[in-house]
Amino acid sequence: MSKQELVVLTTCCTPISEAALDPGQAADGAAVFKALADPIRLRLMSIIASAGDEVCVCDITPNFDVSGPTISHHLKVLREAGLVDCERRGTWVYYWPIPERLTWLSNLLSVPTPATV
Amino acid sequence: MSKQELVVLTTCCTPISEAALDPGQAADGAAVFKALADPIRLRLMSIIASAGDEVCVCDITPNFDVSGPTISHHLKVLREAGLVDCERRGTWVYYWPIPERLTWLSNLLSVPTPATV
DNA sequence: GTGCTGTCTAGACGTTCATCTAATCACGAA
DNA sequence: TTCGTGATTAGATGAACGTCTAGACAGCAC
Repeated sequence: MSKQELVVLTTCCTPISEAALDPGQAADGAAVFKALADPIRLRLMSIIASAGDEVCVCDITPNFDVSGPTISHHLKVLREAGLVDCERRGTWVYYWPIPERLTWLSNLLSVPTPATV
Repeated sequence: MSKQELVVLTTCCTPISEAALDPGQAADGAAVFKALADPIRLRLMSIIASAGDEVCVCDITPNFDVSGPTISHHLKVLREAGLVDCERRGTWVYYWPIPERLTWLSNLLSVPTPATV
């Protein structure tokens, strides 16, 4: 189950504020952003990422108003984007974040001059 | 033209690795990620963000294989997400990035422990 | 004024996506 | 083995999205 058909990230870590992306890089990056571009998926990601440990699907699902298969679908999208991974252990399936992926995105969006918000 | 119907960002800067988002925060964040979740838009954003200065639409369009109106549509999406702003100056329209927005996203995805990629 | 160029808006069309129900798979218990 | 529970997969449906063409608008030059 934990085999992932990862989006291949051919490059790494040059912020878009420093260099424009070529079409291939843009396609790779957009694919990962697309995985986070849904309110349910972004919240799923934040739940998994903010938990200090792995999280059981059975603990995730009750937090949402959509059906189980829908949650499962969204988790699959996050998995295929390389943002999380999972493992079945007995009856339950556990998910954990892949922090390198978040770091990669964070670097991609980082701005050299620390702008004031 | 530079009036923007911004996605309201009710909160700011708590990374998802530290705290789970509530549904409202997730909706706000997902809306901005959605703006970057298209290869053309991500590349547009990188072109505008990496240019040291504002960029003329006339210099942007030739880099893409889609029609002018399509580019215009994508720029509007970036504008409404608060990622860029623009101004007409004579015949031409110029775009520039809003770095605070990128910084906001970058912080949202940042991971406390610097993970090795 | 008229014409030309650059950009945006309007509307239509085909594709992709989020969601559901029903069915299937994986595992543990009796 | 059979049953029950947790999670995923399969297929269908309605909404949202990306793209196009045609038209409208803004500004410059003549």
